[in-house]
Amino acid sequence: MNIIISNSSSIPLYEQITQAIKQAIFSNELKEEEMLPSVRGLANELKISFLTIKKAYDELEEEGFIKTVQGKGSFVTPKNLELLREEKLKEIQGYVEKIKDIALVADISNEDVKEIFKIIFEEDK
Amino acid sequence: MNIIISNSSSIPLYEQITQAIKQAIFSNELKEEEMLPSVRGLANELKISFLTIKKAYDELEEEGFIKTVQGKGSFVTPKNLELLREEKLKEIQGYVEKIKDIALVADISNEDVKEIFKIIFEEDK
DNA sequence: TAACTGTTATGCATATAATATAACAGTATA
DNA sequence: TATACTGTTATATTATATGCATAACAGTTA
Repeated sequence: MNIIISNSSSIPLYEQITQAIKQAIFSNELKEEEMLPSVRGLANELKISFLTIKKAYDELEEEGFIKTVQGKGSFVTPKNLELLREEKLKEIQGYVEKIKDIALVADISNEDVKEIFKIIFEEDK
Repeated sequence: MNIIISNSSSIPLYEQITQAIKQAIFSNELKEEEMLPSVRGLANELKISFLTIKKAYDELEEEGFIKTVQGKGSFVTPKNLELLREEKLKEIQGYVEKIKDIALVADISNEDVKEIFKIIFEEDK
């Protein structure tokens, strides 16, 4: 596990950790059923509180990426391609929402936004 | 001025207010040189603290949207709306390119992206 | 049993957000 | 000039989110 976190980032530490671990799962650096670093182990490695690691792991479990068993550890959920896809769809959704906000505030019409989509998605066809 | 704010939103009240006022400026509901509601007036109307309104106005002034004069009030800065619009269009373009990259990696079809776009842009019609 | 796992509870520190209250300062006008 | 509007500033309080430290507890495995 190679996780880099930044204390000065506006993104909370536990969010940075969940993101890094998701990425490791996507890239198969963390394989199916593989055990994640222990909460205390990773906390020591990153020199932060284990409670912050726990919070990150709780979030990952909530979202179905890992499964935690008391006394044993946390393990990557058998890979669910649909789950990964959903994650990416949510990411895209976030960006579309940002676009919507910008368009709303700047009084840019849906037609104009649609036009930008069309140009970018078809430019290398 | 017709501003709707939500106390349960994760977006801070003062941000909701700056956004609403920017929108009013872009849509020309608030015209150049026009006076904004007084901090106390708007605070009473929205039933929140005038300090929250002040914070929003300070932010708007920082970004150049309005100009505040003690004793007189806050006024919409004369500006080049077309220039601002162009900036916002570029911002949107950047996000669309990010979306394209994600969709490519996650094997998400253009149709699916179009569907997300449709849902988000039409959800409150 | 020992040495790992994770869990829970408490308290502390800090930052942001939002509020209430009060006093102060500039502007316009009756 | 008095007053009623504008905005400004200072202080204190409350709530929430984030992150940490410590300690005790509980399950698993060798």
